[in-house]
Amino acid sequence: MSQKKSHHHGNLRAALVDAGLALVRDGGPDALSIRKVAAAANVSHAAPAHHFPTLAHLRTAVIAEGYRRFRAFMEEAIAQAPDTAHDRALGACFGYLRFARAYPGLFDLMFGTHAHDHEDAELCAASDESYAVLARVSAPFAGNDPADTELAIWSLVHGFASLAVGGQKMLADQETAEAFFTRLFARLDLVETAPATPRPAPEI
Amino acid sequence: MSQKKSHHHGNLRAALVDAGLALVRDGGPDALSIRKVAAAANVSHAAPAHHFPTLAHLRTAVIAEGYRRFRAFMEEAIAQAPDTAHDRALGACFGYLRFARAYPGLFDLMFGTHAHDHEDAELCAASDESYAVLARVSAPFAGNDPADTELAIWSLVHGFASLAVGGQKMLADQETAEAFFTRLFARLDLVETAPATPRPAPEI
DNA sequence: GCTTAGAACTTTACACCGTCAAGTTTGGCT
DNA sequence: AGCCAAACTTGACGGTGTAAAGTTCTAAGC
Repeated sequence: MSQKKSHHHGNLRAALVDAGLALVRDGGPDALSIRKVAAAANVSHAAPAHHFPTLAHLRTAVIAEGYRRFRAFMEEAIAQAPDTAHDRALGACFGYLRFARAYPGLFDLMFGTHAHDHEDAELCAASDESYAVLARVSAPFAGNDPADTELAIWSLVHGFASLAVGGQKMLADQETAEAFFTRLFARLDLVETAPATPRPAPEI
Repeated sequence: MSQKKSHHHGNLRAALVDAGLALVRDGGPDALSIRKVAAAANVSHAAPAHHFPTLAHLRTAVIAEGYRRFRAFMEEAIAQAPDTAHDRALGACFGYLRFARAYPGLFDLMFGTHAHDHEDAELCAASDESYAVLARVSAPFAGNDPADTELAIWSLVHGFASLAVGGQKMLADQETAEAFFTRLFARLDLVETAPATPRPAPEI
């Protein structure tokens, strides 16, 4: 059925994306090249063209996989956190930062301006699911404008992560970063609204 | 003296940097190429080598000029703001955002991971001066930890700007963005310490 | 079971890129 | 005047994305 097996190679597409992730991890976004992923998968330099007509398409697939791992990092950090709204939001930030630290090149590829297909269905699905995690953990803090709180947390953690990846001094280690966010969350007036009826019961 | 005039061209270095800024403005960081800036300056493809041994050196010079304009944007916005500590800090953020919106490609080049010389003296001077602006406007808010306040404001505005440049929806127009920051600054508990003696009076 | 259509892949080719290695021109200093 | 070194040109090499054409194999239809 969905065996996806190629004639000669046997599921080349996934191999190319895997090789792409390795290249980006080792050499940053600009190290991602069609010819190199082809070489890594032991196929000719033009073989990827059938799966990814253009470099932008390959980037898109790598970025989509990046968002999946990104989401996994956040979910895992949330799961590790104490079960309070405050700690879960903080946990999402921790996961965000850990991902940026674990995959700096991929992080830059995902959020930089390297040309890719923003409308790609697979990418949109993956990035929407990532953003939904942030929206979910900031939902309890609808004290002021919920969109404001969401955007504030997102900007804060994304800015910090970007500066850290960009090699700015100060952000030192992950431990220091998490301590900073803990202090900052204590400082923000995250007024926690009653869970707004934990959900109006979808009724069907 | 410091005429810098070249034999044939007459100050090629500046022309190459200018052409580089135009390329980045039009086509993003990856559009910056040695051969294209050479063509734009009507010199051979190897002419830039004497001024910029490598693409990374050209990038470094373009980025340094970017920081100078970046700082100018912030200074101008601060000058336009009412003369209160709160409004000046907010003004710096406005300038930050206006720069990112005015030069999205340059912004990404400056803060992305494209290889360049982080130790370059000219670049370090320009970026230090930019960071000093943020440090200056956040200095009055030493309510908690001064470094924390500085880093929080920096992360917040940088994250928002990065997301906006990255094409994320929502950040719509500059007006909406500035309104968001105005609300957010009102929400933060920016406790303003006594100006710590408005400056110990440099004496002299 | 054979044939055949088309997908998957290879080969070849082209334009562009960064960079190196030589030449050539030119301006300024002795 | 003569020379030298800086500024620039020319040419070449390997690497890149991508288009076009050729080859091989799979799977479906009869």
